[in-house]
Amino acid sequence: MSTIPPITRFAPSPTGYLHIGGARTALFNWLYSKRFGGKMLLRIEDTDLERSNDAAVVAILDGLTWLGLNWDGAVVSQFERAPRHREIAEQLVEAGKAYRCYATPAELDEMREALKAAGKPPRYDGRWRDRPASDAPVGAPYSIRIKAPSQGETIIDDAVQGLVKFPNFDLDDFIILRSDGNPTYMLAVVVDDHDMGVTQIIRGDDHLTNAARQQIIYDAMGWDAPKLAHIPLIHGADGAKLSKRHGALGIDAYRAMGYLPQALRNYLSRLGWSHGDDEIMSLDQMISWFDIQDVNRGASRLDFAKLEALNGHYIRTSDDLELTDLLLETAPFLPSGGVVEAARSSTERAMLLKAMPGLKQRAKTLEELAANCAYLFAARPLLMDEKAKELVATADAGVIEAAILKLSALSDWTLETLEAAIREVSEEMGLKLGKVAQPLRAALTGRATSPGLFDVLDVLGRKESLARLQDQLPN
RNA sequence: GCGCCCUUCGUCUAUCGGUUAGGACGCCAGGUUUUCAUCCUGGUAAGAGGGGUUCGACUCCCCUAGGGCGUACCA
Repeated sequence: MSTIPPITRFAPSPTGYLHIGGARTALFNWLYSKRFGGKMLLRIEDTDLERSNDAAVVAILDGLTWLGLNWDGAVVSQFERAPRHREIAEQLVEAGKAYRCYATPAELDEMREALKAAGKPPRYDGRWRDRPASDAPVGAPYSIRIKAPSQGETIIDDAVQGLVKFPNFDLDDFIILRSDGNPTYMLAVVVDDHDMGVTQIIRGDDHLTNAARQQIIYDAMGWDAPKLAHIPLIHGADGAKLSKRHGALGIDAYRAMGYLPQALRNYLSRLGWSHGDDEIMSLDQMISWFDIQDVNRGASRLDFAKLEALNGHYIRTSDDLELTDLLLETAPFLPSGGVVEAARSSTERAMLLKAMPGLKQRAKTLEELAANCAYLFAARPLLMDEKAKELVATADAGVIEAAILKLSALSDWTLETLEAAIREVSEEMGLKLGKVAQPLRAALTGRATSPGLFDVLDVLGRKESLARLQDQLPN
């Protein structure tokens, strides 16, 4: 373990939104940098202008911020560093480590087809590798290719995957500078990581084979390569590659489903990494426990049930005031948010806060929490669902009337007096508490399930409670 | 096709040659309870297959099968 603080980086390409896999990669980089007192840099890999867009960059930044994964220093745009990349490419040509290739796209296609037809790997055949400069067609466009070794093997020492050997025979002279003068990803990554002083690369497993190609560039430049860690990918619930259908959604979508950032963080941290049997972890614990040695090699599957379980835990253990504020703040993004969003007056907010202890242990997501708030702000007469109607219709005769009578007589409207009053009703009528409570719950909330009855009465208040009960009286 | 990687309960994982293979989620059963939920208790369920190495393999090696990644003038 090095004693110098590590520099990690998260380097997404802005071709889509920050997806779940990218979020975890960022999380691991972030945890690692925090663990060892280093830094996590952020670089946007936008060398492919065709596929990059600004909205995606904003989404990535927002996603990271929401997850609480801050980066150090300014965001680096890879595209803006193109001149530097060109400089290195030319430098490699000067040094005889790279060369200009004048093969046309059509020519390359043809070459690949021919090799494929012959049952051989479709690799560049090195046709311009050793040709004298005098052969170059004047003024014709060219790309720059690295001179990859054709003998021996390139060895990658990966912190997660171990020692991985690639036969050089299989690595061809890949392009580092396109004919339009722009660098390819392979060159840009190496130059940027080097220039940015990155000491530890943590990225998806899908880059493992690229690591060998990048090593060739490091070797050609005589640079030391950063340490590597290729973390396993995340698959959908069916084990197949993550697609839209699975949840390869932007992080913003998880927010809109009502997940808490700390829940997502905790869940993501346990995908491919573990610290013994620990499941619920605070950020500080994660930081102090995280290490690359403990990262697994196999891909893992996304499991929404577990994510929900964690989310429910974090909702239940949230501070009532903070949760109320969060709910109000998140409401605009939630499908059921309208219920809460419409209730912004201070009295309504106070009601929400008062009801929160009962509400929060019944919700696995903020969306569910918002939906469960409906009874608080419902207009009279309440819209009753089927079960609620049934409960009121089949209630023992006189239960609601008796409750109204007893409740009206209360001088104090508190949890204690309310409970005592309802218990008296049940005793006086010779009914089990449930027989009294259920119809009342239905009348008060329009549903068969809700927070505790006394809570509901307390939060709704005397006037509203009695009015809702009156509404259900046959007349 | 070629190269590389991966493979423990349904899922996430623990185990770093010797365990009744542990935990969590889910599911099932029971308890608490005015409903639901929470909470508590218990249960269900795993080393892909085949060869080795070893006194002893989930653990080390090989093969097979399955899955994944890469093989672009994408990143």
